[in-house]
Amino acid sequence: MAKKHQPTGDSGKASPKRDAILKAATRVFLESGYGAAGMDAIAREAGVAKQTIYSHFGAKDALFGAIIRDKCGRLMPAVTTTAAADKLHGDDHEEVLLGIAGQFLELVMAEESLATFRVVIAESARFPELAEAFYRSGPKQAAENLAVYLADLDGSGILGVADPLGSARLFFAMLRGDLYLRRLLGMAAATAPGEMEAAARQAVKAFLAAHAPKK
Amino acid sequence: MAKKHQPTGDSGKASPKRDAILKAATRVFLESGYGAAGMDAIAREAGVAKQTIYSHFGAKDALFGAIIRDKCGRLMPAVTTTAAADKLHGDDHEEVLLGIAGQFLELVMAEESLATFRVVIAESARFPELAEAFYRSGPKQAAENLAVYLADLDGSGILGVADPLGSARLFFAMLRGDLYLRRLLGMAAATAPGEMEAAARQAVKAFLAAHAPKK
DNA sequence: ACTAGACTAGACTGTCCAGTCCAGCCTACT
DNA sequence: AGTAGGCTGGACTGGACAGTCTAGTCTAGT
Repeated sequence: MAKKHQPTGDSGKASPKRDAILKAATRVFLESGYGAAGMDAIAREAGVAKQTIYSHFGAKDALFGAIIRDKCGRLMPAVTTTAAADKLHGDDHEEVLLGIAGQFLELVMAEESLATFRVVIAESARFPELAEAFYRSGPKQAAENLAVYLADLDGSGILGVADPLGSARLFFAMLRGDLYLRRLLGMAAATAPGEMEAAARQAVKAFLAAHAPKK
Repeated sequence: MAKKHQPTGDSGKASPKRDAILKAATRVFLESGYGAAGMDAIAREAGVAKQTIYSHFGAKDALFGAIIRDKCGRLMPAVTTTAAADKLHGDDHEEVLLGIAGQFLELVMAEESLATFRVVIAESARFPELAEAFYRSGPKQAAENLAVYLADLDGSGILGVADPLGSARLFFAMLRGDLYLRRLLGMAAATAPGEMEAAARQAVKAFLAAHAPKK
């Protein structure tokens, strides 16, 4: 028997209802947190019967896991790929680093990313696998990618980077500064456009000064 | 009528029962988060009747607020004051900065601080005042204190610090690196003793290189 | 026409929990 | 001795919520 419909019961990928549920669940979970989110609210928001959710995902925690994993896979490549792209046409290393910094800040300062991070942190005790998945697909990936570029700069004598991975991590840490903290805490709801650029500039400048090529 | 007992109803400060409740509530709230924490569990843990909690604090959110405010006032001065103390006997600025970095990491890497930060972030939407109180008594205070010292170093030509507050924020951002992220996400439960020291050393080294006195 | 399966609307169960109430105890001040 | 008030312990209320169940609709393949 040919199956035109998705076999709803299994962990199939695409289906309009399934997508609507995922979208609604994302909204509700990220807005209210895991505990405070209600399955009825998600069903209502998705325009779907509650039973349909349970047919697709089985249980609340499974749905939550699906949401978070989805976000991890969808959000993080942004930095990764643009970093790679920048590297290719990278003539001026300062310009490239500024570009990476800008992309990174644009990403992590977005309300969606912040909300994801908040809920992953909040539920890291209940869902350690999700926290780890987040770390691997996000910060770890980004640092490893940048490390390759930094090693390259070190090799060509443009910068002095003894520990590329360590320096890559430091670079991103410098970007997660005071502004990021305030955003994470829900203060500074709207970030003034210049503020992010200034943060990027400060970090890149300091980073370059700290990694001048050895004489 | 002379009152020997605390007037339990009002927001009085000290009382053995009140302290037991605060201590128990801290444990439960930080361990489970606001939503998952139960008043019965707190009462049991404190060895106190539930009614007693309500006599002292009135409601769950008020108790939560008291807990968090208490933690803010109790935890953060650590960096602030030791920074000030270090400044006084500060002969070698690198040594002083290393000391501050060490104290800071010791503080923010402690499971207690991490748990507080997690729950404040998680509830920042529901309790914006608490998030703000946390920021003011924590990161803001620490940065402002360090800024004074940095301005001093700039004045005496030891370092070149054009924007003391900005550089102070950058300094702490550098310390909240990959290790901190992993701890915040509940990975790296036990931090290897050398790791923190290495993080401090890396950050201070980079910071100094980036703030060499202008020729 | 028949059927299988996705979907719906809503009722329903069981559980958990904030907050209240009450009846009584224990302590200290008068 | 009397009494006021902090405290206890446990019952109770009301509401929220995860997950189940039922009865029925709609769609598409045969």
